[in-house]
Amino acid sequence: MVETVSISKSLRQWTDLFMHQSMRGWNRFVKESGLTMAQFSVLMQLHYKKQVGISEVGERFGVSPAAASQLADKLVQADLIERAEDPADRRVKLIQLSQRGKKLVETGLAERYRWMDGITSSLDAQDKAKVAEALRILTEAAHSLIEAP
Amino acid sequence: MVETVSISKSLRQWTDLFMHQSMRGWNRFVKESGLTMAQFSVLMQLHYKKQVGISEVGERFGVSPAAASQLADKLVQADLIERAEDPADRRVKLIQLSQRGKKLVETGLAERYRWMDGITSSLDAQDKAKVAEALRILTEAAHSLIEAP
DNA sequence: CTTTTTAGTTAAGCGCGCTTAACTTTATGC
DNA sequence: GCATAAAGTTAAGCGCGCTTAACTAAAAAG
Repeated sequence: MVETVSISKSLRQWTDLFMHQSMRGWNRFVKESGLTMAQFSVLMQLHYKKQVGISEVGERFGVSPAAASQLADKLVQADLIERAEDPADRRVKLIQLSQRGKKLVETGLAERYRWMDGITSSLDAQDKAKVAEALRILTEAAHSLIEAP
Repeated sequence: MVETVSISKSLRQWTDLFMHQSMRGWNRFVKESGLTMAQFSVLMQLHYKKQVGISEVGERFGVSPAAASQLADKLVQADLIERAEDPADRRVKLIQLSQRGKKLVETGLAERYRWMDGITSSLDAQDKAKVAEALRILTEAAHSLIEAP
């Protein structure tokens, strides 16, 4: 055993620290936006999936379709999302981020990124290369695991 | 420029993927426990800080002392935390995790760790070493940044 | 020693999100 | 085509967490 610190332990330490720090900023940002966690989570879901139906939202958060519809209402009133009919099935109302919604999500992500950039920019070139490769390895491994459970 | 993928980008990709996956499991676990996010967050705060006063809880979540007190009540009734007088200042009621509280937090963390271990265990020895060192570098850099803003 | 400040609790009231139930509209089964 | 199912909306009602206000107990200030 050459490794003085096991990979499991180092990943846990990094994760604990990162989550602790990152969630603090995240909660603050969501609160400032005046939205509920659930509401903001819908915006994040739309950031990744572009368009989702109301039922999908409900299932994801374990609430009734009625609640999901009301949740969407709030976001439409705040001009953060838009409703659109699914041309393939006119019962389905697809929701998607509006311009304001996109901007809000990007601002939130930018805050998280700023903190991370502060860390990486404090490293020297050699460490940067090491870290970049290691993260690429981790990301790839995670992807394989998600796609082939 | 040797790096095909910049460190900023690789850190963002890993973080996006990790947060997406990890928060899904976390929300599920908190919901199953029957607790609010705020309530569970207090347990996490106690996991890291051992003992905190009621006012500290309120400040952290941006709620009134009254709300913090009521929040603590719920957790005491659920036998997840215990109240204790601060011997140095008897006005202060310190709260700390009970046995059940500790167990619940550890179970929650264990779920997150299990997913992470799944990733790391899929790597070969060489990649494990690379990743472990990179995460050590990152954690250290983050610590320096937090301690000396 | 008295006054003021601080930590926390309790009670009343309110806002808000979730649920159930009834309803509309569109799609599917036979 | 007609009946049934599915997606979403609307309304009424309820539970729950937060706030303000009044209060107790202990420490600090003077």
